[in-house]
Amino acid sequence: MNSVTVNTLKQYVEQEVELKGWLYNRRGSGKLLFLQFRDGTGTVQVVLSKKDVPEEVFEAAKRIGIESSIVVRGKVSKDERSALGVELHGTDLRVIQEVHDYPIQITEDVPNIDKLLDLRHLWVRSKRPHAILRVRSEVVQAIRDFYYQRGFVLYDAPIFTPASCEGVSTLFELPYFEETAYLTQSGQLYGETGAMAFGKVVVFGPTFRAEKSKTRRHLTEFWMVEPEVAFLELDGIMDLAEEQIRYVVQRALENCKEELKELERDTSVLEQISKPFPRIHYEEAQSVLQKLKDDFSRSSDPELQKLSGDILKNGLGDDLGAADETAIGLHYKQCVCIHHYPREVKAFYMKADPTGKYAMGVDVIAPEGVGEIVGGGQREDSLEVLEAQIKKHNIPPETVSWYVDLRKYGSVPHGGFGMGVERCVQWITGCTHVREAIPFPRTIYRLNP
RNA sequence: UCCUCGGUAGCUCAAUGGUAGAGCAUCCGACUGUUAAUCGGCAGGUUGCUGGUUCGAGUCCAGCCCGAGGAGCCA
Repeated sequence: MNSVTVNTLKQYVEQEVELKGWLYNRRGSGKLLFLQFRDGTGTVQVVLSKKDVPEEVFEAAKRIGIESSIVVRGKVSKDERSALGVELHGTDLRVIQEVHDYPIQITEDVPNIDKLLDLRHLWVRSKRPHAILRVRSEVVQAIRDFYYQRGFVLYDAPIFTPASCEGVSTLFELPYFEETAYLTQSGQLYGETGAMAFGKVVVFGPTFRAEKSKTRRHLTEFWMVEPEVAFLELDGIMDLAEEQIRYVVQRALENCKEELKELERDTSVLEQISKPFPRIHYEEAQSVLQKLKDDFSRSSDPELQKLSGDILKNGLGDDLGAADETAIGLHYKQCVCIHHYPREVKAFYMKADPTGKYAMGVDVIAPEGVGEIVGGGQREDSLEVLEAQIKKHNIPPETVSWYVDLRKYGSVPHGGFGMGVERCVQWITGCTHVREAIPFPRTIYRLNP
């Protein structure tokens, strides 16, 4: 008897097989039972006829509740009525554990996300989280393949870090023997050391932000991929980000068809990814946004009118707001690179453009309300300018002396970016909450399970 | 930190200031082709907490607790 998995069942038509897994749902009648069986690789319908199995097996199958663990045997047969194309005509069923009070209903879904997140350790068995987390797995593998194929060296940055470079307010602090440590909020500065050592490196790991954000787009713990490359300037950084996003989305479209179908994801926007990303200078973005603000204010759609009111709220010389990103996404229906943000609003390590007014940074805005999925740019490579910036941002010089060393010993133009894995998965799957894009989300009010 | 909304059965939600109710799930039963099966039945409640107004509060008022969405900040 072959012990097989649901995803390979089609290879065993007309053969006797054994499946090990759990009861997902059951419909039935007095003499015929339809068991929806899942084993992690998929679900299949097991048809159990009273005349084909011993009396006690049929009675057990009638009695057991959702998520009872079972081993079933039977003959695989083609059936057009099944979504899988095959079903199993059961000849035997063995109950490993009988369950009667599984706390999640098959009909339960996203509206009561807080309840379901309390049960996340069980909810991951359900179809929707299952599909989203499989897409995440594919996205992560695609990211690793992309950089490996291009000769990047995987370069892990530490999670415990000493005093912050970008202000302590958004860092998690913890005792570290006789001193204080912080959980990393970016591996970038360490990535730069790797770029000078290996040329092309990629940092990939969890990052932590103690921001008190309560939105669909924020987690306190999330995974970030951060490539960093020596001799790469702003245009090249945008090329890299664009290629990487395109590769990841195409891998998901190719290898996660079933999952995206299960999620009822309209993939038409994702398919636009093959076109070049518009690249817009901050000043141009301002005029585009002004035009969108005017257009939306004349719209008959109340949503757009409301959005119009929030566009360009921050004013010239300031960062773009959430409404601005939403409007850009609506307008282009594609990922958009916005570069040359005002230097004042960006971090100390960003390289200034020749005017001194703008930073040679770039954000990639994903459409459909997900917002910024990538932030990065060219780093300041001049020792004098960097030291001036450190002073200007009131950063204690001793905390960044190792970083400044990189500008003393063979400084070159270089740069990179960071992409949030969960936001990328959120966009690809179309899930409303970024919390659904990671097995166990951490937010300001959630540490369990 | 600020703004808005919410908290009633396991879940989703009703209930002019006047006997707390329905659907789904659980449990019991019927059904030989069901696709979130269907049908019948039983059971299920400290209405988030504390206080107040009232003959009477799930409902009105005050404070608190918890949650959601958003702003800011960010990926």
